[in-house]
Amino acid sequence: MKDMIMETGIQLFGEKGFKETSIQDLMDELKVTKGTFYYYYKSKEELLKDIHLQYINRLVQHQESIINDESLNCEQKLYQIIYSLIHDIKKEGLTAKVFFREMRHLSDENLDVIVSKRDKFRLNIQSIVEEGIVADEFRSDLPADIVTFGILGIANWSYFWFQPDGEKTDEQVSKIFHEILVQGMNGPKNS
Amino acid sequence: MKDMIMETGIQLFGEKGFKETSIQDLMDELKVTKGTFYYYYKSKEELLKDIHLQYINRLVQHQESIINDESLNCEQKLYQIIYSLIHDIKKEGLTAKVFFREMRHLSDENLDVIVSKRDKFRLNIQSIVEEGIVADEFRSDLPADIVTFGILGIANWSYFWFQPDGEKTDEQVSKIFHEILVQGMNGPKNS
Amino acid sequence: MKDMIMETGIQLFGEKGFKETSIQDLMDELKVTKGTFYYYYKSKEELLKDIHLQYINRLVQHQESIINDESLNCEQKLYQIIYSLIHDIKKEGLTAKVFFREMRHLSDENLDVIVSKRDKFRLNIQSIVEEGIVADEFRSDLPADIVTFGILGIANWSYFWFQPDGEKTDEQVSKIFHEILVQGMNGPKNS
Amino acid sequence: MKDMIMETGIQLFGEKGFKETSIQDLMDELKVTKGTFYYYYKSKEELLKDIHLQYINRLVQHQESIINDESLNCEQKLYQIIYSLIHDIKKEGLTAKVFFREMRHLSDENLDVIVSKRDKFRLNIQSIVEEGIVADEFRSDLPADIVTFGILGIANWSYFWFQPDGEKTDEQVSKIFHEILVQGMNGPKNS
DNA sequence: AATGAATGAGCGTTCATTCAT
DNA sequence: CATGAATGAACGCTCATTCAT
Repeated sequence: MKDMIMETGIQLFGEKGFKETSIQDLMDELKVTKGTFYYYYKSKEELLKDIHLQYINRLVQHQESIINDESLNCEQKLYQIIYSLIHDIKKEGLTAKVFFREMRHLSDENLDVIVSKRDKFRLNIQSIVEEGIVADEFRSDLPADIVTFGILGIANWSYFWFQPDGEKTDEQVSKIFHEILVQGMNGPKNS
Repeated sequence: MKDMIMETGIQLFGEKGFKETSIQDLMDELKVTKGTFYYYYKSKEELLKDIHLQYINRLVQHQESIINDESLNCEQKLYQIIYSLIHDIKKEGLTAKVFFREMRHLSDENLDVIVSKRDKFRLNIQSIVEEGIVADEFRSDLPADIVTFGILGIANWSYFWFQPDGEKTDEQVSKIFHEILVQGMNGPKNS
Repeated sequence: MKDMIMETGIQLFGEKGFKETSIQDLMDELKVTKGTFYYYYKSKEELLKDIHLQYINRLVQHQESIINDESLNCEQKLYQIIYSLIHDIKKEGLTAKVFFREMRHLSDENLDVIVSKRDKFRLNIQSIVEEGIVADEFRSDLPADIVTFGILGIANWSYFWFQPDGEKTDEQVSKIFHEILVQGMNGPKNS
Repeated sequence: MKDMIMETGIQLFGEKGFKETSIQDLMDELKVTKGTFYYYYKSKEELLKDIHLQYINRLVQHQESIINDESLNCEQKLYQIIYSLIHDIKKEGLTAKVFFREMRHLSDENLDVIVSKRDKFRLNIQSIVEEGIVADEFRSDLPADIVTFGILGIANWSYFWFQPDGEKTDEQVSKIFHEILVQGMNGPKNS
């Protein structure tokens, strides 16, 4: 039941927003009464926190499995990360929407935890960029931090437009973005 | 007074969110009473609509002045558009936040108007990309629509992290993104 | 309206208790809707605080007018104070009930103010007792603080049993208690 | 277990109040689950009733052992009763708090039983006063019923201020009150 | 043009109680 | 004996909106 509440929470928070979804809405969906919610969660915010945590944890975990794969060079790691982000939209699109949009409803205490994990995710990408520069895979005149924000922008923005059932597949889109980015960053040191 | 309400609306909706800001909050800021609001606006949503309209109108208008500037080639137009988006954060950052985040609180009727203008803005960029391909400035193997989403992603995502008072200026950031994108898209037809 | 809410609050809090009275109960009595309450008070506790403050302020004020009356000796002042407490039951009985019983629902902040005024009221009586001892009106072997608690006990307890419409009048009861106390405390120094 | 629930009930009802204490609070204290409560008590009110009954029964029982002690005269009996009330605060203070404060949460049915025992306790004191008048120990111009309320007021009020660990012992306080009362009521018939 | 009073619907949360296991 | 799950009614409070003045 706790899992079902969370699933429904992702669904409704994703579709309508956190504030716009009442506990009643949630429990109507599950055909149980409002009181039941409070048997499993001590507040609405706690549910939101759990959704955030589950999402970012899975994301970072998958990311680190990519980073630690020594058979991949930087450029390939970048592709894997972009692909994983866009691929997830199919089954995690709503969670991501909640993640990007509803973060402000977390209390400072909960926010700290989430933000530090989100930062970690970003800095992991930045590390790949930096390694790529050192390895002469990427141009060295581009600041790794700004570039990383660009990569995240391209990938994350997909959540606002990418249709898993649309004309292009997740693989195709990832490949296009990856190509632009890699070709855009390609080049010798001090070029 | 109507303008002051709108200004305050942008401020508070941007900082705290649409749902999280009450009419009372708005009018407290202006030191008048709640009733006054309804003299100028027929509902809270109308204020939100006006904020959206003002923002997207100014954006499209500026964009078209760039597009119609015949002294610029496609690549240069792209730079101008990216720069204008990032530059705006300084004085329009909150409006943009409202624009991206609070769209869902508009009724279908109002939403249609906004969405169609937002689409126009995107299609204008897409046209530049297509022109660039025809003019051999950009590779022709990249689908213009997806590329455009990438460009928008890179630029719009700045609203979530760019600090106007930070280490890098808007010009520097725009240039970095522009360079990546242009070099990434560079190349002959049928490459 | 604010006054009417307070009156009703005293009535219902006195009859049923603070926790047992809902805002709805209050407003049903006044034939207006619940929202109205929050136009005048920012919380249920604020109403309780106002009731407490009004009561203790009036009490202390009246007490001081008795204390400052130089035509009375200590014993007479004591009578006046006992009489004023018991006499008030007629029109202030419910407020007193609220005062004695519902204090614990005040937040620490509000409680501090009330408690310090309540203490002042008690210490004022204690001063009268002490003056009486110095003036040889009362025995000096009785500790003034404990005696004062006894006086307060006798008088305040009336709120739990005294019926203004009963067999004995407020004057008669006050006189009985006064006689017992004065005769009980009478005597020379070091007796 | 039933006894432990009652003990905890006295503790928490006394500290926080009946309404303010949830069954959950109670059972948390005992490290068992909420359902257990309903195995031993049929409702929250039943627990309250049991607390009341136990208290008043013990009180009356002790009182009658004092009354039936033929070695004591009226004045001495009065002392014993006052002392027993104040002495009890040490180990029964919380129960007394519950008794005086939470009576209103009993249903009429339960209330009747309690009230009639409480009245019996009071009338027993009144009988002592009356006997004392007949025996010329006390003045006959004072109405026994009102005097009794005064005695109860002095003694019961202690529950609001007396600190068992404070400056004065229960014996000292009882003696002071007893002295005042006895000297206050002393005197020949028709005085 | 602005105020002040009132409305009414909804929300997050609490909690005594029930009951199958 | 005890648990865990669920219920349902109530409560304090918020807030967009209306409207007479």
